[in-house]
Amino acid sequence: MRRPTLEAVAARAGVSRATASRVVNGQTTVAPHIRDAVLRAIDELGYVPNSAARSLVTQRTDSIALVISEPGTRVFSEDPLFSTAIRSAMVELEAANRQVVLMLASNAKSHARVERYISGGHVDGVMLISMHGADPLPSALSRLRVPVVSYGRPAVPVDIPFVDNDNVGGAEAGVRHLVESGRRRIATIAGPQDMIAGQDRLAGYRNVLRDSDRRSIVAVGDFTRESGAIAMRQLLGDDPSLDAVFVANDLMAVGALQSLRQAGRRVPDDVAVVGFDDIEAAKYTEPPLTTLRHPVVEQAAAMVRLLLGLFEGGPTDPVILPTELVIRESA
Amino acid sequence: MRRPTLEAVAARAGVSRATASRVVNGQTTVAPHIRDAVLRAIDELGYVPNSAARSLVTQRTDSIALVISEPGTRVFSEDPLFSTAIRSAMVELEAANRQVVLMLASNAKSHARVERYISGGHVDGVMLISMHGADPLPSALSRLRVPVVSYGRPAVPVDIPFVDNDNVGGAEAGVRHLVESGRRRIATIAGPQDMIAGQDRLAGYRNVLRDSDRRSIVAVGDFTRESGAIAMRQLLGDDPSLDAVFVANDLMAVGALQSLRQAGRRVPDDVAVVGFDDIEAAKYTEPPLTTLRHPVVEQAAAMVRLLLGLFEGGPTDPVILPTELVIRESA
DNA sequence: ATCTCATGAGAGAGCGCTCTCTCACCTGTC
DNA sequence: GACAGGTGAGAGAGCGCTCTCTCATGAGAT
Repeated sequence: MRRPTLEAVAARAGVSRATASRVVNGQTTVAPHIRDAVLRAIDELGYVPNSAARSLVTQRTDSIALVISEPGTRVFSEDPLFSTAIRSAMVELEAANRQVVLMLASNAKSHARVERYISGGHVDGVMLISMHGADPLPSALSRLRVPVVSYGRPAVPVDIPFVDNDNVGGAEAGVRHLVESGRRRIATIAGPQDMIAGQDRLAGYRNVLRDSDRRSIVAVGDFTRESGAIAMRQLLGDDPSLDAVFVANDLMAVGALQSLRQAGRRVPDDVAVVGFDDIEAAKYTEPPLTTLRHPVVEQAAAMVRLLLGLFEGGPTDPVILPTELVIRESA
Repeated sequence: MRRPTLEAVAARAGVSRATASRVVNGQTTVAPHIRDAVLRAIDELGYVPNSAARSLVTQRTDSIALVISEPGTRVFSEDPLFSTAIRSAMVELEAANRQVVLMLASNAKSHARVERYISGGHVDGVMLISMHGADPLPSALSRLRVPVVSYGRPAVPVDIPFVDNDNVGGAEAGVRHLVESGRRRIATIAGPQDMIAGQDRLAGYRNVLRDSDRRSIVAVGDFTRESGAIAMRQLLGDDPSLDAVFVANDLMAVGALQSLRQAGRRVPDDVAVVGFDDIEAAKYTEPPLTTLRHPVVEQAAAMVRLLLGLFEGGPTDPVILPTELVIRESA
């Protein structure tokens, strides 16, 4: 009833366990006819190596943890960037024959769980998606003796290699586009200020406004559609004469567009809108959204390569990827 | 340099390895002062049990595979139902102290990979999200000696317990709403006909039209926004006098709304639109979408409970969850 | 014909843990 | 005071595999 072991394969092929092991692991020091006999036995018995036994002796698991540290339930489910990044990372890891253990770290309890799991030697390395500054997990994990890389620059200074996109440069390009198209009163809906993407995109906005002698008008959201809608209403109340808004992500821009519609403002005639991320939905808003595209798939793949490189003592330099302005109809 | 073993803990506490093991596994047959000594040693050494060694002897891994069998790259990344279901399943599994190994099965090669992995005894059970009829994975996995449950009724008749929502009933309720509000020419944008959700929602549409003596007008999409936009244009060409459309999911409804806008049709005045799924974005379309809500979170949680129940020889009856019509402005 | 050396295969230890079996010791009973 | 019964702790096997060490064999050199 139990699954066949290497012992059984060896017995059937008439060789020792060691030789069977050599064949399974593709060593070349086995004579062809013996190799064939072993392969036949494997096939006949339906033998599959026991991973627990193997990693007990090899001290490696061929598994990678993908830890998503995000207190809000909303963002993970709703922001397609997460799933896109996860998918891309998985494809890349599968090509390297690694398994992916997905872990959510939403509160102190699950943080402890994750730490225990990671230090339990279940995985060879960790990919961390943690965006919030107050998150204790990055530093906690960096103390463990496990290779860790981060998707996005960690919000706290901690010695973890990371891959990020050029948030500041992207925001600058977006706001500059608004300036160059003649907009005078350019507001922004910023992301959460405990997140690097939130901070950096706001910094980019401020940089350009400062250089073009405009006053900054800021509302802060939390990267959800709903917060974008609320922030837009607030901005319209603060400064009814605004004629453009740079929104720190597309999800909030979707909410902002709805608020503008409800307030009777035409986009882009009355108010120009620029988003950030270029999610698929940006093509389907009314009007379609001008936004900044960044290479999520590439970023996730680069993160995987960074981690796999670490195993072989590769470089730990951060990787920064460029963004690109995609002009549609909203600005 | 190596992680401390149970042996080290036992030595430090001055007990045998067996006693240390008893403490670690919470057995009560250990005298309090000895138990304390062991716990202190564990703490001082930072001991964490080696999972490979443990599962080698216990023959269980406390891990569950979540297999997503989806050939298209798009749907996984874009449809928020996937991430919502995944998240919900994970929360439920973490509560049961199980790990989640995420696997993508997109082509024959990765199918083989998944099969090998599952039969390698890496996991105690499998949760399968496979929606396409031609998918060989459900029957392949059901042959392995591993408990398997499915998210959604498998498209091929195969003996796997599953949890699904009432697709037929939901579609009927949506179309009935259109009939009752006086619409005469009600079209549908159906989902892929090799998927159960696609088939059942179309069946629901047909049921109601038949009962109300209306002619059915059908275009078929693939559950993406883009296919919804294309299908809507096609429907308008086929029958310019249509005054309502039931769209088999919200993503396609988003695309359909864009095509209606481009064709100069007002929603709901000229054409009423009903979607399916009630994704978050449905609140932010122009106009907000009337749609059918089904309990994705609950469905995923039920799937987990079904699987965990299987381990204890629980029931294998399918679970069907109800849907609910959410009326907004599009119909 | 003897010796050297490369080559292929087996023996066996050991990875870290669980769990059964065994045994020592203590309490209570007649 | 002898014995039964119960309780707590240790000894040791074994889970399935890898990998080093050892050894047998045969080809080539002298």
